[in-house]
Amino acid sequence: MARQVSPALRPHRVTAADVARKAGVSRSAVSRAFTEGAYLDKDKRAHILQVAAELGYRPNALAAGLQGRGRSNLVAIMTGDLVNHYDGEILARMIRQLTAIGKWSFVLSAGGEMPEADVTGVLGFPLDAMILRGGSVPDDVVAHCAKLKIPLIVSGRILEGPGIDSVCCDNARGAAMAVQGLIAKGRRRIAYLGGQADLTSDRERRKGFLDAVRAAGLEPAAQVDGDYSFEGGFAAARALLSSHPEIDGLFCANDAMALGAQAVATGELGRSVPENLSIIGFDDIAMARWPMIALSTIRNDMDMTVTQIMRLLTARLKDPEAPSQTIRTAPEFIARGTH
Amino acid sequence: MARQVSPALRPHRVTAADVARKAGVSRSAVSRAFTEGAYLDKDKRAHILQVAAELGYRPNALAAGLQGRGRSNLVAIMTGDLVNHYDGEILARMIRQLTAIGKWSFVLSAGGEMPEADVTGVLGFPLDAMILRGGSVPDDVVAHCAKLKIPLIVSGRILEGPGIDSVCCDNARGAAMAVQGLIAKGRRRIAYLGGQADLTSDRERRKGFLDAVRAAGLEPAAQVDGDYSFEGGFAAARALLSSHPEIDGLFCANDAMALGAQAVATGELGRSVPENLSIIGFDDIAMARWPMIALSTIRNDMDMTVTQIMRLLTARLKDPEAPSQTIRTAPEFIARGTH
DNA sequence: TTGTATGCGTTATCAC
DNA sequence: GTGATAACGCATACAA
Repeated sequence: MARQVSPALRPHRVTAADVARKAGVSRSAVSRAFTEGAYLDKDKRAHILQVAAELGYRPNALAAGLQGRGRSNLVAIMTGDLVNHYDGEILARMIRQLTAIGKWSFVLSAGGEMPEADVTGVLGFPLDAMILRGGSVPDDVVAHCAKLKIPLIVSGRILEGPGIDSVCCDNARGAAMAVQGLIAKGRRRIAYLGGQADLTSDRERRKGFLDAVRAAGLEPAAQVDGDYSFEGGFAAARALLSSHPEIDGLFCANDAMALGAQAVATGELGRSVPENLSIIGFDDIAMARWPMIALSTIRNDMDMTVTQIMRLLTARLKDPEAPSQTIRTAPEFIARGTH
Repeated sequence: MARQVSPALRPHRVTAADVARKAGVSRSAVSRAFTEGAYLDKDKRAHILQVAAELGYRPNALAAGLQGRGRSNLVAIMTGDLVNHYDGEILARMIRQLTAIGKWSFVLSAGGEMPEADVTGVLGFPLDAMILRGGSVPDDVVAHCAKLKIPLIVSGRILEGPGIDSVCCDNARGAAMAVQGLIAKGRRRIAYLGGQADLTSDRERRKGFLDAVRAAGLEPAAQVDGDYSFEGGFAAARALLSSHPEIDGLFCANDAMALGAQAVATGELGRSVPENLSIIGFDDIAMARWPMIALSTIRNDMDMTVTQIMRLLTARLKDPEAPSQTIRTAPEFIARGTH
């Protein structure tokens, strides 16, 4: 009577032992064959690699990573929902850079707040580092990482703490540039269309805006919150421009909202941009360059950001005890057709 | 004389043994405390979890995954460079769905062709499955996965082979819809602005276009290749409309190119859309809905695609030997303002 | 209910 | 150069 065998949940994976058996060598030899610069007869190595290829063997990264020494080469990236171009493009670049230095990227994405369970779950892996990209993340992340001594690289906001490095655009300066751009065009009734008020990026851009407006001897015409989305910018701008038709200059906390504002202003509200309303965004997403859009904006340079993230990461891995670093990347005013 | 200790590359991570020692229990008890439904005294478990929390312990996922039974819960996603909205949004949704069913996503991204080394590298992990999203991927991937018995879910193209499931929009039908939409508006000199000619999606859309045009008793006015990017569509449309000014209808293989075409047509070339030139895209990216864009397009439904990917994935995990499935998702004509 | 012993697949150390 | 052997950290079958 045949015994009922429970189905193999995970199909058997060829192991070093299998290769060793078939190649007539020891397991260690197989291991060495895959280790750069290990002592092993040249022909023997060739033979082993040959057999391994036939069998479709490759070292199990899980088992290799379990080894005490060395690093796991695992990095977790927590990012938003990628509805805006900026996050998506920057994510792809980061992943490519990480891959280039031999790191594997676990990516977590959340619409709103990142679920705590996901965070603690991925921390089950012995990560080399964790990267936080914008958005809102539970505060516990910091505590968790600190306890596990997992380096934290934050981008899009500044976080304080041992083992935490940040890279963030100089938001206040960028906002000031936008205000100056508007004023240079003769705008005097200038409003701020913000993102979620609880995000650092919004707070800094708002403050930069207010300071610059007042430094110019003006008062802000209005301030309103959005959510960094096109739709949010659309709705917020409709409300804002309807109740304050005198506004002639609008600084938006990111490009997506600026486009939403432009859409509702030139469409429904019958304003013309830039003739009687100037709009300036923030980020300089790819779309902002498109001729039919031609959005004047503050560039939050992606390449620079990713470069700095990688620099901080490698430095931190080299010396886990080094003091925290905070990098402010320089914003740049990009004058196009909407101001 | 103090012996020079080499710096711990990876900081010591708290293990189950550490917790057991401090809690005064056995290692197995600790393990059980973290295993749902394992026999363990309620108070004892509480105590262990308490101590674990103090120490910041959590089971090492690497070691847990090494366990023979069960699955690794690791999934690799290979995707493009995320310069177009569509890939980014779909990626984020996939990741969230995967996280929801307890899978971790390794994400690989490539500008052009995915480097072979990256593919083989990530296959070092005992993946539950691998997901291919559009773009071009070395043929070896299929062979590698087959050899390792790693299920392959392909989206955006159809791939044949045991253990490979595909979900792809019915591109030909979508293209036909676009052609019919153009003809319904009285367009007769209709051209095709394609993507990379070596991609399945382009081939199918092109064929659907040609068949539909001829079925209507017409001949295609022209065909040209782009690269699925805004800039590519811009350049290709400029060449196309300059050499064939008689064209009055343009079907573009994706939305990004359609927007590029629209930009150059209404800008540089002085055409007006849709008055004397109709443009229809493919995908229905978020931007297509924006009032100032209002792109007529063929919806390649993202939610449906992700849903089907997840369905195929779970089915394949349940029965690795099941016959391959190919799902064709239904395209939908979205009439807006450019045709 | 609990502790002991074993195996997961690898790399590194150690003798030979 | 090469093969045995000990970790790595965990889950679990088995014995108590």
